[in-house]
Amino acid sequence: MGEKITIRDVAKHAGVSAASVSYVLNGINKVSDETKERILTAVKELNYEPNLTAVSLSKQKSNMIGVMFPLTDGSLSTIFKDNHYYSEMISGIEYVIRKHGYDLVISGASSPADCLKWIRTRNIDGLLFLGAFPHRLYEEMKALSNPIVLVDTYERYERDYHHISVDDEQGGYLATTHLVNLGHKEIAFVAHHLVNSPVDKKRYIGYEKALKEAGITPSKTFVFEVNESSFDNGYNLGNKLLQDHKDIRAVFASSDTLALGIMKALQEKGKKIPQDYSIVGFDDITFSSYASPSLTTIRQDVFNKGVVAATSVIQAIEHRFSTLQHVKLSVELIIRDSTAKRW
Amino acid sequence: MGEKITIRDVAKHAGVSAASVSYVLNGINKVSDETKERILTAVKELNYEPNLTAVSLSKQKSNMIGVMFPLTDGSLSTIFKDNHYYSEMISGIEYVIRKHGYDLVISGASSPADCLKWIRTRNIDGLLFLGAFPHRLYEEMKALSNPIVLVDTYERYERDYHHISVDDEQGGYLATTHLVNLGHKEIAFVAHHLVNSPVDKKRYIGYEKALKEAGITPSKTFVFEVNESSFDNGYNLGNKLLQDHKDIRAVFASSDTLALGIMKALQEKGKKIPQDYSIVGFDDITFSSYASPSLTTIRQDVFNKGVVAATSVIQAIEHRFSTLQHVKLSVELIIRDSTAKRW
DNA sequence: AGTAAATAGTTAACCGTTTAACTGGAGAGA
DNA sequence: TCTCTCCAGTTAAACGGTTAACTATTTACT
Repeated sequence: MGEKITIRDVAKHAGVSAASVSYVLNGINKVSDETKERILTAVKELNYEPNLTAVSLSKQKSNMIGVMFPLTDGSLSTIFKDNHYYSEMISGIEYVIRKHGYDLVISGASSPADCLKWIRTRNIDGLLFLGAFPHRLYEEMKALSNPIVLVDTYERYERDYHHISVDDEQGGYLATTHLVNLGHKEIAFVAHHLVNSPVDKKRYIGYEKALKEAGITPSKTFVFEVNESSFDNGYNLGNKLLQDHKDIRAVFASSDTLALGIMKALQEKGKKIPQDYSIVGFDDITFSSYASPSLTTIRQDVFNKGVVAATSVIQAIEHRFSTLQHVKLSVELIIRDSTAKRW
Repeated sequence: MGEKITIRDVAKHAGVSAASVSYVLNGINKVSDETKERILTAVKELNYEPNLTAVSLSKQKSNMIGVMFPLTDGSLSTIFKDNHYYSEMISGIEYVIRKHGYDLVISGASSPADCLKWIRTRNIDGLLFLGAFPHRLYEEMKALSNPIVLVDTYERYERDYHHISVDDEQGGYLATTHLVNLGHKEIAFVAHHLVNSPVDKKRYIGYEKALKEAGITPSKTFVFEVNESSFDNGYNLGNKLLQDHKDIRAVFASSDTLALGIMKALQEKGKKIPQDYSIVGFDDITFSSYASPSLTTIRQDVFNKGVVAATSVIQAIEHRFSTLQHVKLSVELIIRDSTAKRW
């Protein structure tokens, strides 16, 4: 490799000034066609590649987009655990970002302060916040000038930022209505957290609405929270249902992961699904169609969610629009074998 | 927010030169205790944060570590699909990297040329290559001066680079021996690709070795390849086994995802597991313990794999050792309900 | 007392680009 | 002919840090 070659090497080789090289490379029309030709061949011959760090410093633009995850304990592991969700979203984000020549920097937010510091010092052009963060962070974020796109945030922040989500309320409504239509009345709702998880809250609202429409009074005794959306927690909750809530005959879980854990527990105790219990999940992870029985669920297109979010942030960076973007993607009820008419 | 404040603002405010501020902030002992005090309070008062882009340019070190994935089609989606594996590894990597003050930049390699260009222009300090890449890339990579750590690569490159893997051969051996000990003789091996996937090749060698040790002659008719490690491909292969290979009574699949897909297909056709078929997977993804029956598998600690890989690259960057690191982590046989004595 | 070495700081070049401001010459219009 | 504009470049100052080399004191040693 030898030494890194710089724009001045190219300039010398082409017999012009560094500025001219820069103009040509940035497509600024300030150089005659013949010198442009000379410069371009020099670039080729020397195999010149601009140093992006220097470009960042000079242009005050890093061409990097950051993705933040909320960290509860120290690592991303809890977030990714059992969860195709974030991986799929990152895939969508990365796809768009790379196509536009940006790089993707990912970081867990250990503390709001760290997070903001990171954004400032790295000169990150735009930000994607996936999920729900400490409230303090949102307030402090307002001081940032960089475009920020929130994915699945609290309702109260939706109007202050670009915001992408799916129609969680509609999802909750579809799932519950499906169960109601099958004749179920004792329908449990299982979620991560009704207050701290914005998506769960909206799904609950849809659940409640569907019940009311069917003339069923929602009861808090049918609502269950777990501290994290995982198989294990679903499994434990399934056992709890068997012990303490024998009246329940149907479950709408706020994630497929939870639903599958619940299903496992019920089956282990000899319950038949969908004969004894009907179960609906949310997300449509791949495994849901492979479980026994296959899981009825609300499908959301997470890859697309990532694509939309990334596109928004890039547009905001490049000022193609100045108004806030609020996108609510649709969801779809996928009926499989885990739900059936109440006996 | 107003204007970004620079090191010169701090210097002015503390009545010293920018150099002194820099020395203090970099822990270079060249400033008296009392001026150091003044400088530090100035930093506090002005809320100064060094611009990392400028630091990168000046120090010729970006404090960023890149993670590359092999892209087959245009997006990461195929890689992450059904696959807890990469997410978990990223979690481990991010955990270590953040602790050491580095940032994590992720990128799919669309082409070897793009990939190398990216590394050079971004001034990435160190690189993690996850999985198997086009051979050309490895050759060209040698021209890079940045430390590179390969995770799960082809055998032929192992000695030229830092390399982290698990003992895939031992895994294949343990899985197969387990089946042999249960009395099985007709044991299929199902993998992604024996040539293009280095891990599968090693797992196959372990499989072969176990058979030979048991006095069973390995037969190519018991070896099956699929073009991608997914539920769907496992499912399709399961059906194929039922049709064309009625002699087979046990399956060792090179990933849990494949194993679970195969299991689903067999069960759908009325086969009982483990009575009719014994099945062993590889990885121990969460779902494996929740499947019915729960899946016997070879566990590898992927988070730890990420931790070790990230630690290696950081050590290499910081020159704590100059010899190549070759780490082979151990695997463990987890016996569950998908395997039983041959009838 | 005289020299050497350590201390505490400053200056200015440098990292590799970008870009506003300048220059000198050619062509057009009055 | 004289100005005005346009063209095709160049120069040099940013961008925001780092750090080698220098200066001016003070301390230590012979």
